[in-house]
Amino acid sequence: MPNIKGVAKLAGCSIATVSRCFNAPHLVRAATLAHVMAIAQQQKFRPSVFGQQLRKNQTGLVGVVLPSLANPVFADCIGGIEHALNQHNKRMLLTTTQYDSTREEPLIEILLRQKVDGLLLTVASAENCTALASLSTENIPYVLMYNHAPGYETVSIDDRKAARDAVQHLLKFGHRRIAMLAGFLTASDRSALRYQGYQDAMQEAGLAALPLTEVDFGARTLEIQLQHWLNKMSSCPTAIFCSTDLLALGVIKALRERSLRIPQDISVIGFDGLEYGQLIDPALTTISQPNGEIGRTAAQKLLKRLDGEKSLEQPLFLAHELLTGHSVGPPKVSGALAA
Amino acid sequence: MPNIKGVAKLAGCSIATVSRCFNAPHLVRAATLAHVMAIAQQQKFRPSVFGQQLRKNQTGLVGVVLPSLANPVFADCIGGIEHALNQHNKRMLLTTTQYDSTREEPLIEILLRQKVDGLLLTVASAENCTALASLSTENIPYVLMYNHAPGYETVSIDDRKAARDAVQHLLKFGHRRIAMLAGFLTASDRSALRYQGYQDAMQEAGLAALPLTEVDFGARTLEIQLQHWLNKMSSCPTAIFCSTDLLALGVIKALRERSLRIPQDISVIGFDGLEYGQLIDPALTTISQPNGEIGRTAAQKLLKRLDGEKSLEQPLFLAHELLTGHSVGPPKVSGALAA
DNA sequence: TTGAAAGCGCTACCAC
DNA sequence: GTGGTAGCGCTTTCAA
Repeated sequence: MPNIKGVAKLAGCSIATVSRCFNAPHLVRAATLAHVMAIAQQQKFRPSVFGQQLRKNQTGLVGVVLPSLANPVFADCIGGIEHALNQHNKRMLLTTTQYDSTREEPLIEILLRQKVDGLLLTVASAENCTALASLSTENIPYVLMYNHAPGYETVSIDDRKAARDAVQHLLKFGHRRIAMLAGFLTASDRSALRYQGYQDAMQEAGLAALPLTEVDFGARTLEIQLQHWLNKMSSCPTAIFCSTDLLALGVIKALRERSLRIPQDISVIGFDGLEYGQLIDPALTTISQPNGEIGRTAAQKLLKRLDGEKSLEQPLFLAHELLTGHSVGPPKVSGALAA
Repeated sequence: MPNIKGVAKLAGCSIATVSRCFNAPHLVRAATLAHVMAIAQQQKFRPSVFGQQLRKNQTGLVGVVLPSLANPVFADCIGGIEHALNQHNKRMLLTTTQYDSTREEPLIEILLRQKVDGLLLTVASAENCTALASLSTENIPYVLMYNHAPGYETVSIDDRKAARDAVQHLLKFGHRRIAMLAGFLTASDRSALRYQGYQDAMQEAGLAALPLTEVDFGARTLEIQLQHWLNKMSSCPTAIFCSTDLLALGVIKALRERSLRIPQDISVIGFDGLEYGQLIDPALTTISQPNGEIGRTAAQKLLKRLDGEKSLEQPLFLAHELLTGHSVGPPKVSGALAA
């Protein structure tokens, strides 16, 4: 790849003129412009980003830190991010923590080293993320996605309210013994909020919230917990609220393996709105979040700040929606009586 | 962020020494090193990539071009890529074409402008991708994933053979009227190979291959085709081979909506091995591809070339596997007789 | 409208 | 062991 010097020499002009042809063509005489561009084309010359970045002190790169791509929630989110970034000619440097919060800080460090212009993040817990503080110190703009944290710029749904909606949906069907299942709360501040929403709904209904069951997706804790519940039918929950669709799908599969019918024997409600939940039978009832829009909106907010707009540092909540499938029904009579 | 000059001044040494402290600490007297590093730390100085990239003429960035992230196949693949890149301290610049092959060339161009050190790509059709030619011209290393193209460096499974395996599995159950459903072949050279594999298996069994049915995921073509088949039960396929699991899942849902039982009324086999296929009931029988490994291996090959190793420009085929679910069974008797 | 030249931050070569 | 300095490719100011 030839450099600006070579083109200038061939075109018989200065490198300044070549530069202007690319960056401010209106300042160049039409004939000169055409001539230079012809040479540039023929030499396959494009201004190198190295010089540009060095001069402008920015890369046009946005760093993205997400827990994982295995969850379609984040895959969809990335779609939204990419869309927004494309429109502003920015690129995405993608990294994932694999739900290991100790990797957040080093990843952010790496991205800063790469001189990303800004960051889009989903961390385990915004309020306990020391790395975020260093971002403010370095004065590098960032927007959080899915996380909740007053005083930070965040884009998410109102997880607490959404969880409450989900549980109220179960209550409407007459459920009383409603359990909640989640991944480890330490890995997700939104899950903690969802548990609060669960507690809200239970309390409003005058019911005792059950302690949260945290399951490890890798290990067999889900199986063990289910078995534990099913062993004592009299106290077995008639409905299970899962903090994610992935978990709900796993629960449904496990229940089916035990020949339990959904929702006749037990109701299951999820959280996320994955399209895969709609492919199973019965279709999963769940809370749907606008993942693409979360990503897109967060990216747009970041882009505005990169354009010099002052940040509001206010959480932005997008609308969620109850997606009514067929995995929730009235509780089994024996369960209803026992309640 | 302070620069190397500031640190040098504060440390009372030259910028060369500061640079050495970071890049070749063994060449610096221990005391000097400690002193400089202390100042650097206190000033929060880190060598900027701008200067480094400019000098070394490389960015440590690898460009990734994929059709879409909505398909977990590619999400898993990215996981593998990220893993391999991390180990070599490289980062991923991620872009997607949204299955629009006309976006391949501009995206590659953008990534080249960003001075990525190399590229990892899945294009619609490797043999018809003019952009690849320009890569060779520019002498920038790249590895194709999922694509097939003799003479190129590719990592994939043997799609043709895998499809043949899938269809043979159906044949073993006694199916004779086996149809194949795929997305548009123009969007995926591997789908074309899968159709060849289908033809291979049919021919070996002495059966006539049916013409391929290409469906548009967005439109209702899938619904229409199914209705078309079902209207003439005597010629309705007893088994459907879908070129992707996403398609198979859609087919199963559509069949279920028509109250058809799987596999009693009709068998369905997919291709990809998505975990979501195992969450439905009956679990999807399918061909499983090692997506993470495809990504990881492709990245490793690329990294080797970046390290100066000569490329073999040979396709690498990883092993696929038949994942036996419960979506395939013997054909319905009426169907069997009619065959 | 164009050119000359400074300088962005760094690395690496050569001298000492 | 350390310092001086050229130069990577470009943008941009100033002058012509």
